[in-house]
Amino acid sequence: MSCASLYAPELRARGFRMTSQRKAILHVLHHSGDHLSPAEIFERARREAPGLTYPTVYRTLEFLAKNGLAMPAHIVGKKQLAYQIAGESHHHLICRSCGSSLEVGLDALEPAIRQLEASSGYRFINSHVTLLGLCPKCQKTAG
Amino acid sequence: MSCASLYAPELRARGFRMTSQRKAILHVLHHSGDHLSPAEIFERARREAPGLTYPTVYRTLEFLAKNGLAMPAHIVGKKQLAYQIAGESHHHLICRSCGSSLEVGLDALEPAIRQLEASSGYRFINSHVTLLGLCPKCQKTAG
DNA sequence: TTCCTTATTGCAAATTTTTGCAATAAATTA
DNA sequence: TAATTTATTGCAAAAATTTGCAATAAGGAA
Ligand SMILES: [Mn+2]
Ligand SMILES: [Mn+2]
Ligand SMILES: [Zn+2]
Ligand SMILES: [Zn+2]
Repeated sequence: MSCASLYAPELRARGFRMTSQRKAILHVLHHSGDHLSPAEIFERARREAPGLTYPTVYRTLEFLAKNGLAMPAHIVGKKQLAYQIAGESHHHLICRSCGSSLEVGLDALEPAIRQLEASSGYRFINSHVTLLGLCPKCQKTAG
Repeated sequence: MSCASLYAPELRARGFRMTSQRKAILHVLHHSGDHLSPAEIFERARREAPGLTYPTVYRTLEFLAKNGLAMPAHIVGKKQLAYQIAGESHHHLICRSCGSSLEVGLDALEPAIRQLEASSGYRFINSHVTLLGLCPKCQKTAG
């Protein structure tokens, strides 16, 4: 619950408001740390924010992503777009054949991303890249 | 139309079938080259495959992605997941604030990706990375 | 060509996600 | 604290996406 006060100043500084619904959702994301689907987030967050509705969950997640507080990710296997609290950034390797996935640290892509920042002018903080490929097993099985 | 015969052997070799629906959808993706939404693909492909339905479009796009013939991508602004024919691979830079986007060549991330292949055992062909960040304009406006 | 096998499709219904708009409540000001 | 502004929410309905299952048709065998 108090973890929401961590994010409130940042939101207010940008002219946004810290509502009970946003507190609840941030609380869920913050303490889970994992990737959660909108449905999972709805179920957990409604405990703290009883009147919570689905439209609010979807709008809030999009809002948090747009403001860099949450990261959207496609997790193969789960059909739904999942969200995760921003913070310890990392990337995902997913096998497009069997769905097996691997999480890798920033280091792997960091140098290339820094270089992209320099050449493009864009800045990527907390980037959350998903690479689709073939795992070792599936490389042998087929192609 | 004849472009589908380009993909047929690959599918048959894996035990799949080349249907009129798949031909039509591959045709659309192949000749557009651009990212298309399921709705756009449905509208265009139904011209060649009259009885085409939405469930088939969705299932086919997922099928093509899984088999490396099409690449899914989240295009900011458009809410829907878009698909593009596999081939000339590239990456996307998207501003999470204003939605402006930039397409960059493989070179940018290529070295890092090759290194990831070596360390993880995964192989990434036709990778299609979307980096979410802040464009130069939006960096000044806020943060 | 005709006959099989079964991968793939269409249909109908369920589920998920988005949208418009009036009601609500967070933050600022007096 | 009370009043004011407007960002945000809930509700109801629309739109997009997924699913189960029986009917269809692609590809191989005879
Ligand atoms: Mn992640
Ligand atoms: Mn692309
Ligand atoms: Zn695999
Ligand atoms: Zn921007």
